Amino acid sequence: MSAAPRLDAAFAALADPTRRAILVRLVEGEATVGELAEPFAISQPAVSRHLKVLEGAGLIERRVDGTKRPCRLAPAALTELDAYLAMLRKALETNYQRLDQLLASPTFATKQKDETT
Amino acid sequence: MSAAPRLDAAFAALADPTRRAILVRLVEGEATVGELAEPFAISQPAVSRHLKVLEGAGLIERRVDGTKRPCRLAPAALTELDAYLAMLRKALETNYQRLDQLLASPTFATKQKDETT
DNA sequence: ACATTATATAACCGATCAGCTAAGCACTGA
DNA sequence: TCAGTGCTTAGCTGATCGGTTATATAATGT
Repeated sequence: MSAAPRLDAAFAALADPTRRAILVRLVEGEATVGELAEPFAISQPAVSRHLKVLEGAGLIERRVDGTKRPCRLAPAALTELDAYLAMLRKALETNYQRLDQLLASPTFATKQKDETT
Repeated sequence: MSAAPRLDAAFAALADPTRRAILVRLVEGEATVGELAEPFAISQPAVSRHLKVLEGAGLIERRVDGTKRPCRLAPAALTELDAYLAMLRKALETNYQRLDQLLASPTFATKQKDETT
């Protein structure tokens, strides 16, 4: 139906608190896998896989620097996420206005038995 | 760590394409469970549970109307989602500026080869 | 009261997920 | 060339997820 693998991956990636914490850390700037793993109670391989998920979702990018793989935030996924949420927000505003009109309408003020689409 | 159950639930809810399709349908306005289930190949109980997830995440609200439970978009979760993504976007811009400054800095310029070939 | 309609809940199943440990690269430096 | 460091990959496990069917609840219409 709605085949949007990027949105799927991005939202799924963001659903995990550890991954969100990693992103928050990256707000400060680039960091290596080891640096990212350090504050967490989980193993380094676990962090490595979280990073793979984030990269697959287009939320981070990685370079190669000797044996290190520094990570930084990536813009790729963010645009689509914003677009989707913007659509929902706009719909909410529109529907809210619609509700206001309905509540203000004389038809509603008199009686609200039947509901017409 | 970062205990943000609402964000967890909201992002997780949005990770499923069926649930996003349901939200897109709700952009048009209120709809009953049956109406929401109709376009999908999955069973009604499955849709019912998707709605429960969306409600739990604060992405939709439900009323009671006889035997029907009409659903509509809810604003609750959206604010937090926006806030989180806005933070990431801002960080991306900041880091990008930082990169620009680095590339423009004389320290960096001396290290680079001249590209006017 | 009873059948119908609208939805929710329960019990189950296969797939995916997040964690672990152990082992495997790959680059660095002596 | 060999030890060490940084990270990834491979297998295992228990938990959660999304789907199913069958059943329960609840309001409506006759």
